Amino acid sequence: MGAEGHQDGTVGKALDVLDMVARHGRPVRFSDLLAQSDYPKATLFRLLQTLANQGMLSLDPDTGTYSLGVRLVRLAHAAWAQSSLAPIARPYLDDLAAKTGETIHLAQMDLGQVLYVDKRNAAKPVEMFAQAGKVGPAYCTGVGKAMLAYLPPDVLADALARQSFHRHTPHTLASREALLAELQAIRARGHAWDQEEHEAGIICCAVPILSRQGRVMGALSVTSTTARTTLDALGAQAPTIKDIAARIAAAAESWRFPEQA
Amino acid sequence: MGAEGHQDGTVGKALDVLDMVARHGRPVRFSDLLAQSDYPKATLFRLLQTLANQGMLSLDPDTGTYSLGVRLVRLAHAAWAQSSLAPIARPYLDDLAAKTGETIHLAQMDLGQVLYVDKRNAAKPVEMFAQAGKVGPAYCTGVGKAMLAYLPPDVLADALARQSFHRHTPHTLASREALLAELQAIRARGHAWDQEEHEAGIICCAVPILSRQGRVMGALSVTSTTARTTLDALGAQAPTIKDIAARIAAAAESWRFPEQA
DNA sequence: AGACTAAGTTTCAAATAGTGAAACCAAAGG
DNA sequence: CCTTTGGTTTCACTATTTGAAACTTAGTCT
Repeated sequence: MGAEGHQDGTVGKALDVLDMVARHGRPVRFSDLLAQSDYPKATLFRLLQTLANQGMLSLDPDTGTYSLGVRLVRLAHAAWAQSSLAPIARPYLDDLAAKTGETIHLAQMDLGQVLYVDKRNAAKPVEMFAQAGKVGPAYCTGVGKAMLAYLPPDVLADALARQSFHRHTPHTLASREALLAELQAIRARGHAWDQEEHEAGIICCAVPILSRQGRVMGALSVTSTTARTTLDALGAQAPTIKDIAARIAAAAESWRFPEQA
Repeated sequence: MGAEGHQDGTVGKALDVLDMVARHGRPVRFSDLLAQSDYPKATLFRLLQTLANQGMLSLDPDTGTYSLGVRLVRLAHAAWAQSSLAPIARPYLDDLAAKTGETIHLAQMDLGQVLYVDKRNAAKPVEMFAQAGKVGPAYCTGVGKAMLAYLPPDVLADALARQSFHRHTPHTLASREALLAELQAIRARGHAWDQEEHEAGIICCAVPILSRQGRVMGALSVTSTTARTTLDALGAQAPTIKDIAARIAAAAESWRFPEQA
């Protein structure tokens, strides 16, 4: 099942193949990929060859398997440093982590899904690549809902169309309608909850990071467990979280116009 | 100056453009890119549009600037986790860092350049994305030379052709001949030195990570400063480093054949 | 051995997708 | 109001991509 929506030309196909390899999570054979895609043999072959030539994939000559190439890692370094809020937000996350003592997530929107770009773990030390870069669903996470709530109508529609609405827990908002109502509530309240909607026992309070023009840049959340705290206690932190989010937004915006000479 | 060697079709061009944006390190205008590339206006425009559609670039509607997209971060997460030695090597690096108390680098080869995929800093805590993903020259770094020394002839030739041989310090091996002689010595010795060849005051001892079949998988190094230690003292660590490198290789190989049922 | 089969690679005419000069549009600037 | 600069669209031309089918290996079975 190819399952891709938009598909502009050869480049789109090539990137689709890249994703396919990424999804596998381990070196894949040509035939495995062939079975999953509905590209004809020759086409897929050439696509893989091109990507390998370009260093986006690497072909292990011994086993004949493809894996993601190192060029991606190099690009990602740049991507993370420039496109994401992470490097700007870093000191603020440290600050928030210190203040709350809880797990902090910084996320951005990626094609209707939540992409975690940085994290502070209450217990463990920072594990960047291993943690950041992960994706999760939007409709049932605090950061996801916080961002959805402030998306412009057309983008929201696109994002909603991509949600699976799988019922992870009894509390999951598993329909478009329920979610829309909740988004309304979030806008009224100014922050989003995750009331064990994704994982049992996990709760969080999330706020969007908005540009001056109201564009959604990302979201910030403080996560904890029902064993350790309550929604109300988390809610008490909301003003602090909002404040940090505002500061991150401000820092990001001022950083965007560094030229004046 | 486009400066790209191989260029297979549209995909190659698109990736070239991606690199271009990455190289800039900050959001770029269409016209800036146009000035640097020798693609015609319309072509570049369509390329950018496609990449943006695909989420590989993001176009800030307010400022009209392109930056690397979040999809890259997602891909990179997978790339780092699957294609690089880093996740496998992690515990071994921790071990080596503890034993030596010095800075540790784990690197792989990327188109003739050294790509650092993980690092342990003597002083600071782990800063993954910020440090890993960086690239450096091969001909004047310990890890670079360690890998070059064990490359098969054809790959070596390609890699050598990509070296700039810029004289960073008085000790830099700034010619193909000098480097080839050194590679010979490295093979005889079993490990590579960096005798302040890249940066004054910085020395290191590096060993290659080789597969059972002798394929170069990466390199591992212990770095220090002339102020703190000497080459000889570092050399005393060589057996330890080699041992760790061997263990990483073994771990990587056993991981590659997880199927047996 | 010889005869199958599976996996990967190459060919080649047809068709599609990419190209880029030039025209166009919009917003600044004089 | 006219011009410039920066960005987007057109459209005839062409190069690139396409994919069915033929071809190679390298195993496997008898």
